[in-house]
Amino acid sequence: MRKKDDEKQKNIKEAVIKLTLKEGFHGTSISKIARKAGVSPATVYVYYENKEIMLQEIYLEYSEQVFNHLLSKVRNDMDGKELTEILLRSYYNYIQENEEIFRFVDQFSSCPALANSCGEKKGIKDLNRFLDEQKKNKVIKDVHNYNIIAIIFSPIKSIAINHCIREEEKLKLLKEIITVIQSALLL
Amino acid sequence: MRKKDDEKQKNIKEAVIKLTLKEGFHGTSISKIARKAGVSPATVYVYYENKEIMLQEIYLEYSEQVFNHLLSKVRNDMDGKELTEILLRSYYNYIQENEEIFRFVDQFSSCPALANSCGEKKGIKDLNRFLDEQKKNKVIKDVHNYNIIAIIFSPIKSIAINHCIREEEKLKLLKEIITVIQSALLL
Amino acid sequence: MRKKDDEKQKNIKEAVIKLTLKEGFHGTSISKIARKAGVSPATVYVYYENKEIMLQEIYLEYSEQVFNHLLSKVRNDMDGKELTEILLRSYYNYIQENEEIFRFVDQFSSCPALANSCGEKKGIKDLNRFLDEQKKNKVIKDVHNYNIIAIIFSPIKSIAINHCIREEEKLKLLKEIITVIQSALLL
Amino acid sequence: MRKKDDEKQKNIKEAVIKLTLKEGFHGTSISKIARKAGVSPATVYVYYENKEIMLQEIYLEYSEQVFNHLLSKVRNDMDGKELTEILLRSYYNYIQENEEIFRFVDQFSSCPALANSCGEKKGIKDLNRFLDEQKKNKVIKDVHNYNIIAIIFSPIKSIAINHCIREEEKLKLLKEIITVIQSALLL
DNA sequence: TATGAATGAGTGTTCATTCAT
DNA sequence: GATGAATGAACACTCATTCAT
Repeated sequence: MRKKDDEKQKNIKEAVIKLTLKEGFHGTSISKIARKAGVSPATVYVYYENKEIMLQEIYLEYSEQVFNHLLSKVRNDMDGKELTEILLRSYYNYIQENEEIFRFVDQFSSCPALANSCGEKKGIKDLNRFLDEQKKNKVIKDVHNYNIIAIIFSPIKSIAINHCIREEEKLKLLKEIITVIQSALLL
Repeated sequence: MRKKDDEKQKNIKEAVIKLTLKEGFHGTSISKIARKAGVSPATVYVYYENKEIMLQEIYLEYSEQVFNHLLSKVRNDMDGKELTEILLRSYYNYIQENEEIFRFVDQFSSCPALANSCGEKKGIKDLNRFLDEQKKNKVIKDVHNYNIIAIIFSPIKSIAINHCIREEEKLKLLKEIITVIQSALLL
Repeated sequence: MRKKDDEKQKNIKEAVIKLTLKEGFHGTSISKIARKAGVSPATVYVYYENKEIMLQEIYLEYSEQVFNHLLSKVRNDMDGKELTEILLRSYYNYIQENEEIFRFVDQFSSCPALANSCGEKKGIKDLNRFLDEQKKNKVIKDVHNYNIIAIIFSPIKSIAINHCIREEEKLKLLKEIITVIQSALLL
Repeated sequence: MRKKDDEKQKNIKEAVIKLTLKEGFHGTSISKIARKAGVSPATVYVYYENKEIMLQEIYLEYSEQVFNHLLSKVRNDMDGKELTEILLRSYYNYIQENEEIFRFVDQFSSCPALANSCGEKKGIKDLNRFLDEQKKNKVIKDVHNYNIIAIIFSPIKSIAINHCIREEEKLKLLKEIITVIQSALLL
């Protein structure tokens, strides 16, 4: 693939995410995407077999991203307190800094008609491996990974994506919830 | 003059929820709804001004329901342990028993194009009042309500709606997460 | 028929005329008419068999009106100059004072799909009789009535219904065209 | 990339005009137009942004035509009598030979909901220029152009479009009205 | 008489996709 | 590879009209 093409595909991806946020999957049509991306509707089909596959591919690509981001921030030699703090704050920051992508992925996940596979993704596998090691090292309580992930990420997400709370209020909530979660997970 | 037929409206609501789950908001068209509800497409417009208002109204009606359910299960004389256990298990059970409605509401909430109001709903107001009282009585830690709700409900939800875990496994996770959450919230 | 009913029918007629002007026959639906008239759509069918008949009846009623107006203004003992002046000015004034009705009738007449009958109306019969008498009395030239009517009314109409000319300019045009028409028709 | 097919657009235009005459703007739907033009309803939207713009564009195109026709028939060296005769007969013939287009334009003009602009068209500008010159050369009376046009064209039109008069009778009326109009306009 | 509920048939328009270039 | 033309199928919605009260 030439450079030119990559540019086009990037534009398409960005158009999909922006439009999905503004108008929902409902209002995101191929021709609108094409218009926003500056290409012809037919060109979209050069890069993706059809609309559903396009959405799935874009979703998969971006849904991995957050895990890589998180894993890049932690190290094995951190103690439990530092580890959870870093993990939680990194997750919060990721959402803030990648709001459009995050909301796209989130919206996609909540739609049973789109995201119904049980296939475990690569990113989460790495995270699980990391958590297992931490439990072995007695850094965090011996709780099922699924529960650790649930208790770590869901509350942060609900703070981060709320549009009705001001930034500074959010940071206070974040600080508080970190303490609460630490008291839940640390030995 | 004929009277409005409650049966018809009920059928429409059920059709909306079932179709939204199967096909997303995307694939839920007025004519499909009408067909499933056994009425003419035009009849839908006797009960709802347009599609968007229809979805909003159905969403609002059902999004309140869970709070009423939870509040009906708890009493002021419960101690912290009992209280959290009841709250968490009731929430889990509500999701299991009202899966379709819950997923509809959840999907709706995750769609920025649909649910973008900040207006606090009546149900959550009652819950906030209840939590304030519990904190005053030293039953639970003095943590901001927003965080309490986040840490209580989000993890339970992520267990309950997961379609890839078997029922018995879910119950084990539930039992475990209850202990974890209790250690986070109780004094 | 009771008084109440006449009121309703009057409201319907007025709604038809106002809506037709604003939105064309195209945008004038029974339910819009009913809403504007303050009755139920079904009530319209109490007074008119169906939409087409309703339009025809209203058209017929109002299309007669102008002739009665004109004939009420002229007398047999007028000389040619006075007669034409009165006729032309009365026509102009009628259009100005009954703009909505006039435009409704005009729009209806121009639509081959609606007004395609050749049946001579009563009003025009009276006018023809009057013109015949004037010709016999050598008040106006011996020209076919159809042409007299055409040359008298069409130019006036085109001045009167023009929305782009100011009132005072219209009156100047009217004064001038009266002289021109007089030089065409008077002996 | 396929090229736009002029044949298709021509078929659409013809379908619009024929249907509008038969059924009024009221009954002229995109799907009927498409069926008559032998294309898909969606194809209409390749050529026109929406229905209203489509009608406006077709109207504008054809409403100019008559002026060009008239101006092509007259020359500056004609005397007043010849000039008016040519003008009036050409107008009459144009209507007879382009009945569908003429009635379409006429119907459109009479509908306030559609034709409500005051913008002077190019065709009428040329005609005005021509009339000014004739007045300067003392060929016709010094009467406001608006009145000249009104008195020349409206009566002819009312003869030409009448469906209840036979052809030969029309020609007699035409001959007569020409004399009448000449006596009105010539010095 | 009067009405709101109900509807099959239609509206204008957009859709995802394919075709021809 | 890239594209605008083209389309059958679907969309949300409104229509004129009838029905039950």
